[in-house]
Amino acid sequence: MANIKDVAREAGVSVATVSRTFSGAQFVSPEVRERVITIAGRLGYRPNAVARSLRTENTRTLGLVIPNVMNPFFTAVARAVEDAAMERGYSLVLGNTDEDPEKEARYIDVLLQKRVNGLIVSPARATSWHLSEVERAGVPLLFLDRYVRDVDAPVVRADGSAAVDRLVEYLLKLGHERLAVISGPPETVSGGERLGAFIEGAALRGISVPEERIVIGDFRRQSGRRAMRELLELKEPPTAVFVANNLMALGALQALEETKVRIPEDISFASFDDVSWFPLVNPPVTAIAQPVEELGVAVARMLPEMAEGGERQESVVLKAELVIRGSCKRV
Amino acid sequence: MANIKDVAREAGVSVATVSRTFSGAQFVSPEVRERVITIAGRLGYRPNAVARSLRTENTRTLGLVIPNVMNPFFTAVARAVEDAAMERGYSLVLGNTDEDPEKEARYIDVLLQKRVNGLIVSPARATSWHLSEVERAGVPLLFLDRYVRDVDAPVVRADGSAAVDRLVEYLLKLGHERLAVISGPPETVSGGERLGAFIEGAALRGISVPEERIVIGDFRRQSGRRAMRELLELKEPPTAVFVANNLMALGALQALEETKVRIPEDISFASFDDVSWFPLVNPPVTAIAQPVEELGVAVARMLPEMAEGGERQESVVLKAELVIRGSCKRV
DNA sequence: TTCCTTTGTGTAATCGTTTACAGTAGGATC
DNA sequence: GATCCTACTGTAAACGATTACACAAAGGAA
Repeated sequence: MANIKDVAREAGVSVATVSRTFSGAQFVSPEVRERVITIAGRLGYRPNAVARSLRTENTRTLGLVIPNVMNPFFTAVARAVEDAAMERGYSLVLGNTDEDPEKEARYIDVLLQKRVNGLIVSPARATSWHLSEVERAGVPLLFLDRYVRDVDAPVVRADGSAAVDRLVEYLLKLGHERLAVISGPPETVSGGERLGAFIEGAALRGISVPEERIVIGDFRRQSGRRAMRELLELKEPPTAVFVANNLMALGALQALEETKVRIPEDISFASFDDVSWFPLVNPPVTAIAQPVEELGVAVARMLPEMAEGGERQESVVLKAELVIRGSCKRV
Repeated sequence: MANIKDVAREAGVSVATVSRTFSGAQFVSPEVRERVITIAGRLGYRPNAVARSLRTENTRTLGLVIPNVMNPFFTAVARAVEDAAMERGYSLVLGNTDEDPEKEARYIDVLLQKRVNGLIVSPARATSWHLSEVERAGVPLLFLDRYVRDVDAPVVRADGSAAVDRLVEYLLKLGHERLAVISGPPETVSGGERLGAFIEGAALRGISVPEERIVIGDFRRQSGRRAMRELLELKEPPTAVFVANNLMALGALQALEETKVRIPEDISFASFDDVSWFPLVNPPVTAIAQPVEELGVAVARMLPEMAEGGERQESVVLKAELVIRGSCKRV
């Protein structure tokens, strides 16, 4: 591809003039500008962003490291972040960790090597060495949904505890006593928080959730399905089950469908994360909705600010909300 | 952040030696190598990929330009492509065009400036100037799902015509005569193909689809909802409706839910694109399934090959398949 | 006329790597 | 003892832009 020298030679000017023509801001006479632009067009010249980045120490690139885009929650934030990035002239490079700290570390390393201007991470574990590396490298960091305790960076997330507590209250009011939970990995912030809030909420009201009715999944579909089957095979199966995210909820619903267990007649069902199709299934699924849009907007607002080295951003913690539909019934 | 010179100075060697230590391949004595690595670790040195890319003319980056990640079809391919990219040491930068040729052009321009090693595009229109630019720039290009006629690049897609034809056959066999279609933009390859196959399939069997029962949407949710409402308000509403993608299907289902029109009693319903939750709604939705996985695998296989400048890849055209569930009924 | 300012342009250093080329030291070979 | 490898290491020139600095021309002010 043609480079700045080719254009300069062809147009009979210096490379400086060509550079100025394209980076704007500086004085270039209209005639020269015109000529440079036509020549550039003819040669198919396109400024080399790599060289530009090297010189200006600015890649205009952001990194987004999440467990999995296939999770509708992360799909939505990925979309929101990408929009915001594009709008301010940044590109977004994406990484799926599958909750694997190793993979997460690899992505972060690559992104640091690529000298991204900022990093948005939803870490797999509550402690993590490679995220301190980001701090050390001085790259702006933003935690999304989850965070790492010993790293000092702003967090954008929704607090689910209150909503989970309200859900427990609701289930108990409906007369349920045999509660079950399909949890995500307790070592993740969101996994631990949801499980903790559920168990404590129940305990607080005099109901204990025995170990065999706490199944730990990995936030992915298949684990939800397995977990639900496991619960159904108990000698004393639960009368109500809470699933800790949308992907596992999908799996659990499939298991229920396959085993012909009816909701809510045979079992009451509720999920963390609301998704677009929950109102459409039969019965419509009661769920805890995270303010996905608002989270995306918050990230969008903070990120460029950080990338441009503005002042330290404050964390944003929004509230998740219980949306009652038809999947829970009085026992 | 520390650079190669800092490490070289601190370790008492030349930059060449440091470079060789990190890029492997070359001879570096074990003691020196060891020393360089510890020093680098101490200084938090991380090779600058920008500089490396400039020198080697290789960014190890791929661009993926799609209409919208929120469309489950594209979410799945994005995931598959990202996996394949990561596995071979490439990063993926993502762009959502919202079916807007302007936005598409902007993304492509940025990605070319960034000197990506390859580009996967699902173009908004069947003709497009900026995609010829990619060709001219000599950047490996792969079309996904849709393509541009006058640009010579391999395509990975599923042909839906046969499946749509089978759907029409099925609907007519059930006795439907008042067919309707909620189509995507006919100027996209997939939009045109699905609409065309539907109308021709009906015509071939002696049924015509009048203009008022052909509503053109934009492949997005809201347009599906609007379109369905429009169809329901006809003096002669359809007895069966075919929606041309999953997002519009979601919208249409919402409209049906809101207006309390029952499926399949009041109207038969079928959609292009199968999604994970279609089996779970009431009744389970009859749909045409694209082999998403296989498409992803095909892209994954071809892409690195292209990026590394291997031989020209052949197009891959798979078949979509009609999955009959419970949303269509005999009139 | 002289001097200053404004506008436009060029020269060359720089960003952080890779890599061709050259050189050195030590051991093996003749 | 001369010669030739082999294994390592260093020097310096790229890669393609940006930008500080210098300078020239033109116009206005004194």
